[in-house]
Amino acid sequence: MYALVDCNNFYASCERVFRPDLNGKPVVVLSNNDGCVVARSNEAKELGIPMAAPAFKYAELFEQHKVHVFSANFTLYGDMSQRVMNLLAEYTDDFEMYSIDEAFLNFEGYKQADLQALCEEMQQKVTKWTGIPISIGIARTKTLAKAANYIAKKFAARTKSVYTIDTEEQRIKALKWLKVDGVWGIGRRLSKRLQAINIQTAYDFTQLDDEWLQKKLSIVSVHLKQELLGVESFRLIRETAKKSIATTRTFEKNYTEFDQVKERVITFAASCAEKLRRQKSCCNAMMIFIRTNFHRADHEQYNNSIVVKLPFATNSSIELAQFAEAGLKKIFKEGYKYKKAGVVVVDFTPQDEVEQHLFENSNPKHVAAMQALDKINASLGKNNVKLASQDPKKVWKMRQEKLSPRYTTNIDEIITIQV
DNA sequence: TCTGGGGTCCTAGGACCC
DNA sequence: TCTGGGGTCCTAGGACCC
Repeated sequence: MYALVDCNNFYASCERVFRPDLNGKPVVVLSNNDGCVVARSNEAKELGIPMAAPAFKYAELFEQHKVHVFSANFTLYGDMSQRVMNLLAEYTDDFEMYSIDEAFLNFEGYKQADLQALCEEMQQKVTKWTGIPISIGIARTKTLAKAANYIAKKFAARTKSVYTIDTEEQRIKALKWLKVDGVWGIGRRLSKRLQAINIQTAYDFTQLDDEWLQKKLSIVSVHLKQELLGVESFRLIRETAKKSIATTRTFEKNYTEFDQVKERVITFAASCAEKLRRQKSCCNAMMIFIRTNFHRADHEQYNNSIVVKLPFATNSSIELAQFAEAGLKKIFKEGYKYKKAGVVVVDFTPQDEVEQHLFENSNPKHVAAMQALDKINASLGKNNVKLASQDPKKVWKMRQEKLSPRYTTNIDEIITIQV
């Protein structure tokens, strides 16, 4: 049996842990640049604030209903996530951290009643010890566990946030209740197509013919159907090295000069290089993209990207910055107002398996330089040492007007309590 | 004025090989 | 008049997830 543990309204809940005065009040968390809503407390959801709502369009509503607004504080959320995951890991070794706020746990050989009881205990313990409320869905497959979790959350009062789909009766009841677009793996496009042929519920979906699914949709939908029938098709994915790494940002204002965009792109490349070194990979190619603000009809639009094949695999910030700059030169055009750019590195080789080429290779001196750079930044704080071509005057500033303290990771920002 | 960021997997079609 | 068959690899784009 699988248990899917999901933190409720995770980012909003993280903010509340250190602001208990906000319990019962509407809370939203914004994306980078305070752009749009990425997390909402139940009270905020009830006010009709949709996911991904642009913050500026809802400013009035926030004011009117005294919604507490936070800028994204990923340092805090990452640390809180670690605390939750550490507790979950005490229950089983067979464990997949699916996202920052979700994990699949594999429990073998439990009786159903025992597992339900164990998960109820886990639910209470995590909520009490970390302050983050969680919901748990239990079932034979990951997809059914997702559905069970949805039910646990939707009917929290009745389920006490833990729900098991075990018997055939429960499975069919759940699937007949679950709308097809609520199935894990069926998104907007697919559900539209399915609804057009009168497939409304997850149960309807399981009645479709395998051959038809494979031919008209894809092999994934065949697996999905199996999963909903209770036949395991998706296994736990143990922690693996990433296959692509990206750093992309929307700018706080429009950039028109090559040098401004260049500084950003070099910084993104250096950030990708750092992430590569953390997982001990080198990349063989990188993609650079730039674009204007597509929301603005009155702007001349331009977006372009380029894939740069590297002459050798590397994770040196210096080399990746050079390749990124060369790539940018090929796609940058004067006369546009740039609003967003990004660097994505792909095609990895483990760093200790990089082949030596005859003529051109990564500069071996960079290995020690990068080790030193990472070590200094780890002990003295991010970006203490950076490339000279990276924002030496600190021009770049992300908008974060409502940033909460880093309560758990910075001693100067630790919570103080008045007795 | 203002609209996020980071991933995975699958498929179709083209290029290329013998 | 008539123009094969089978395979691999790569890439772009789409769809999905949080």
